[in-house]
Amino acid sequence: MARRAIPKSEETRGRILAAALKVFRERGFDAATMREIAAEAGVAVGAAYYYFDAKDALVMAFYEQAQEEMAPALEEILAASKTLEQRMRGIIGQKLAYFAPNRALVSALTAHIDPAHPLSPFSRATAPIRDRDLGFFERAVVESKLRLPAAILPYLPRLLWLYQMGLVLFWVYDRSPKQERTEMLFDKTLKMMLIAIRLAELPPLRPLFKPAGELLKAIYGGATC
Amino acid sequence: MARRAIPKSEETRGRILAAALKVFRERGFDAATMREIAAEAGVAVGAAYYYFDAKDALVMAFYEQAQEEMAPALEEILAASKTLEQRMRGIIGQKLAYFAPNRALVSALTAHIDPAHPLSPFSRATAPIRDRDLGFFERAVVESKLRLPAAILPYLPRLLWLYQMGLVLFWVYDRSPKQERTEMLFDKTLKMMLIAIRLAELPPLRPLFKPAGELLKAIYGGATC
DNA sequence: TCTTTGAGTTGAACGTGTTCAAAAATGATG
DNA sequence: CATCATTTTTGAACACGTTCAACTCAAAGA
Repeated sequence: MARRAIPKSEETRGRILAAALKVFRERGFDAATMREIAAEAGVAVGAAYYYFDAKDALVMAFYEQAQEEMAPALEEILAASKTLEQRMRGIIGQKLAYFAPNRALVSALTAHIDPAHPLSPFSRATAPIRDRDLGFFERAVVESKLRLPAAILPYLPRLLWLYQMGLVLFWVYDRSPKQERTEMLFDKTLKMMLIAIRLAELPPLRPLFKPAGELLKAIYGGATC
Repeated sequence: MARRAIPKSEETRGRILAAALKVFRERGFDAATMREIAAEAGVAVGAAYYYFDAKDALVMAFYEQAQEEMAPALEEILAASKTLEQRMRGIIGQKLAYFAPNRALVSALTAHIDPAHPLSPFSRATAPIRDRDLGFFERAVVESKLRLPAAILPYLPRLLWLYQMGLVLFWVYDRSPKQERTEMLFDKTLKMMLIAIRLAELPPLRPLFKPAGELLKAIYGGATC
């Protein structure tokens, strides 16, 4: 953990992070060595551990940096679009585009589903990033005029966030050329989701959405997920 | 890799596996040490690696053993029940009951989603187990008389299997007392799924299930997932 | 100017999973 | 029984992530 924001120290930290990302991109996360990263940064192994708690923390720093750098673009997307479809396409499209050159890194990030693992998107350590990201989906929902059963609407942002996670997961391991399978999955599931939302208030679907609401309430009562 | 099925050698292998499972249960997968496992089995570290390719392979062996041991019970469940609901409850209930004393081990198994990782439920290494397991869901579907759009029906077993995986994943990390949250999730989502299947042929739902069929066809065309 | 402080840095050392050359045990063949 | 080939077993050695006692050195205080 960095202590103070002294320029000199901050510069070293930055150099180590940059070196790490470079080596990660070249070798992949697992094959990358802390010794090699330190060497690349012109520093001893110990120094890397002075600034970052562990190898994982380097990926985490990348995640935070990504979050930070993507924020303006996401703001712009929210401002420039009106419908939920446009916004979902914009947000998720932006993520995938940004992450594209670093798929190997994102893979290290999504490799852990265990909420107890610090790197997990569901962990307590990633809660700030998650919450901030959730904010975008909240705004995407609230500022669109959607008709949806009142029991479900409050959970929609979290469901959309979860949908995004699933999609990114698929994308990370998608080996089709240019990840076209992900693109198709995205396109079709998004359309289906929007149709489902439009149909949600139809009377014959009530037996489906009533238990859904109860379930969401029970699951999201006060949990980390 | 074990070469031949000579009793003597097989006995050593069994002793190592048993020792491993014991230590895993006591310490958890990560904290367990290959040296400790070997010691527990009264054997040198190298011997463990003679019979098992890696630490992971020990969990894999447990997985295979579980599959083998659960088969008769699953057969019985299929024979004793008629409706899809009964069968799903039976199959998944049986799995959770069997795995309950070994949650830490299952956790090591579900910890990797990367299809390239040998331990992943989606990997090539686990394909035989997966296919065999899929068979139960296939029979559960085929032998139940279900009305479902023809474009979707063929994929239902795989979807149910995926549903099972998700549920087990939730269960593994469910820290509520007696995993009651999982139980609730199971109960509600299963009911919702059955309602959805019943509603699937309603005309207003056609715009939803038509793209769903196309999507499934495209995704499951010839992939490992 | 000299002393003290503590952030920054070092690299040897630890415990880990895994490898592998060599030794031992086993079994087949003469 | 003796000889050889094969299977099984051993444990030192390797590379890894991580720790930590010791060191540097610029700045603050005397």
